[in-house]
Amino acid sequence: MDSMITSRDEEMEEAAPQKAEEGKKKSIIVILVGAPGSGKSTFSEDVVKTSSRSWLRVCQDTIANGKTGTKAQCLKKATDALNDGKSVFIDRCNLDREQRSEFLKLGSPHVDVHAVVLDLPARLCISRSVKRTGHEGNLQGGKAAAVVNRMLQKKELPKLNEGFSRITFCLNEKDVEEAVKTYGAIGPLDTLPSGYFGQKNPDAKVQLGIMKFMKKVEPPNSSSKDPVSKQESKETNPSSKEQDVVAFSAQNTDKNIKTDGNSREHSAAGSVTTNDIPTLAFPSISTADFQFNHEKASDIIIEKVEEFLDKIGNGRLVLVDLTSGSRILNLVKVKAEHRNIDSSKFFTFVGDITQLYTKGGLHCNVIANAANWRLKPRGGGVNAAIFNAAGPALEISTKEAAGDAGCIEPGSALTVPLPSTSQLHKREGVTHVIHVLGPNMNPQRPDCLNSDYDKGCKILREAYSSLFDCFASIVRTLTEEFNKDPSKSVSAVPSSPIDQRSKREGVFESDSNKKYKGPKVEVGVQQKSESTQRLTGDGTAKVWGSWAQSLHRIAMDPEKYNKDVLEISDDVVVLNDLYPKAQKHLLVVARKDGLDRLTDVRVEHLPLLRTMHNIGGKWAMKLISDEPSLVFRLGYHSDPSMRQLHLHVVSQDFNSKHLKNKKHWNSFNTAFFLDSVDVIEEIEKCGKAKLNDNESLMSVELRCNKCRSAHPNIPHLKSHISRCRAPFPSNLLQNGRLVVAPNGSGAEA
DNA sequence: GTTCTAGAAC
DNA sequence: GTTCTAGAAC
Repeated sequence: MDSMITSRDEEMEEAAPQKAEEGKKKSIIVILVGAPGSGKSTFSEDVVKTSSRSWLRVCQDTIANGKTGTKAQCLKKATDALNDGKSVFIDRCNLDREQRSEFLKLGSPHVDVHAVVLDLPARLCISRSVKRTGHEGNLQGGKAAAVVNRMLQKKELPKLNEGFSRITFCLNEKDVEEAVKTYGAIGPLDTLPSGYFGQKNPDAKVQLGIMKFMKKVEPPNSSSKDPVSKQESKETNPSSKEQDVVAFSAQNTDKNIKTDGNSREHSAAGSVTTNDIPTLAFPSISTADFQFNHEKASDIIIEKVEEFLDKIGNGRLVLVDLTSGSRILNLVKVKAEHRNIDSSKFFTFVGDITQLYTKGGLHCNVIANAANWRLKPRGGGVNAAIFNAAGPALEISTKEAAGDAGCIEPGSALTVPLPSTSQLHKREGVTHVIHVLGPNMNPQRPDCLNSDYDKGCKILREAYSSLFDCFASIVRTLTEEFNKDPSKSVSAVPSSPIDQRSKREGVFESDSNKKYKGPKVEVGVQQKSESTQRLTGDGTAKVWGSWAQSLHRIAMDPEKYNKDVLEISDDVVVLNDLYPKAQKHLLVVARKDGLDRLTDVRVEHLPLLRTMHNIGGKWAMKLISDEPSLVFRLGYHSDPSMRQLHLHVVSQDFNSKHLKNKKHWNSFNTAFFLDSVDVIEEIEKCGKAKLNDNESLMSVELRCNKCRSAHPNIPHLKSHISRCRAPFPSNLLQNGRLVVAPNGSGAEA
């Protein structure tokens, strides 16, 4: 690592192609991203002209015998070409994630998926489109402006976590030229380094949406009187980072939106991604100055990464080295691919570990330092670079964290919170530095192991374990803080005024079931006047509209609805939710009259609740045995729409056309949804269930139930959850809140 | 609870 | 022009 500092600047730029592993030929699929007129066709043609590789350009505008074809045709042609060992350009706009997703699936250990983003000024694209006479897309004349503008509205810049191994941003024609050169120079056996190249902030466009949907929010008061403690807890919390974004955008909305990705000057903590994933960037330990064997070291890195990926929650690990020619980096990269390690959770990155955000567009809230045993800023390499970039604040925090000893043992690691005053924190968004000391194989340095690799490997393993343990602990803290109060980050919209409330009491209460409207005829003509007012357990009146009665009716007389119910016992009725909000969504309905909802439940109902839980769990297991990837949650709504206590047994994919709005999502994915295990525990302890404020919970922003990222609307959210591979957050993994397949694999999926 | 739809947002 | 939300009716 010591050589890292020398030629930093040129190394950050486009790197020359590097030879792939001997004899191993890798195809590349380049997904071009750009509006009409951005130059996608020209780009691919220029590369094809100069390249010694065999390329195929798949152009949707011409694929059907010279006419516009379909995405499916493009996919087919691309697949065939890749099978032939060719590399492929996908020449279509590919401006949103959805459009790209199918093509990303063509990636494999033998096929790298790259994106080249032709993000040229809209004006230029429009004028080219307008001027264009013989263009294949037949997009001419004045319409072009409207079309280009509309398409750019939908633009979602690609990100590595979609599955790309490399993304190149071109903001002007010079960038395009460079990219043509880079791609034109890749020979049949070459590969290009992974990571972001060119532009810096792939989240810019997404932010626009997020800012807009949050704009109701009042900017929090950012003038903290206690910069150390307050900033610290604020900025280590991924959710409250959003608050920073909100505050920032609320005050600078226009300016901020218009910078659209070019806001390199903005501080990382204030303007970067809103859905930051906890990320640890770490250098290879001991392989530079300490001269540890690279082959052995890369095996250990892979081994430890694999071991820890499950233990770091939704966090990511990134091995960083300064040069694209780094041997250790490439060894690890190849081995990671071989082992099929999830590339969204672990990848390699070429760049300066002290400038990953500002120069590489990669946001890492934690970085590791290949420290020396005294934890001093001296020496060269990563250690000096990090101390240098962080400023004196890191030295002070390090001293505090190290305590009296003031040094660390080989194989151990030490987490140091980085004060918000540090440049590295302000500029790069780094909140913690983890010092880690590896084994030394260099006779010139103290404590040399003299080639004793038995000992060396053991210590190196310990070093990575300690490092990843420290990171896991940071992720846990973040997750806990977030789970304690997810709404805190949200700039909660003020809860609704009284008039709205009363409206809901009367009318908004639901009845899910059209299907059950049939039987209603039997029940009587008095549909309209059927609404029931009852005193609930806590003495408040609850009016149940006529539409809210169907579960109650079924519970009272299940035989009548035989064809709709899955199971009837003395205590419960089990049925499929008529409007399932996920692939599988059952209801376990209590049959006891008078037990309308959770507020009515008391200690004497505990046996019934346990029965409901057990029967729900039994059905979940049955469904899992049919489809092991399903993961279930069992729970109650704080304030249900339907009369008669019912337990939801709902699979966590939320893949359903019936999930349509914010209320649907939030009623299953905020504290409005009370896990059955917790409800039982609470009643055992306190005699009744603790309910949560449903009104405000229904209006919190939409967050992924796995990685907790925020999304501006339901379609975006649904598109995200269909792809999100993050593990479930730790709070759900505890206490048996999730019902998963016996081997547990579902929860990871 | 869903459906319908106006109009806001993009 | 199309997408999306949210309020009203049921």
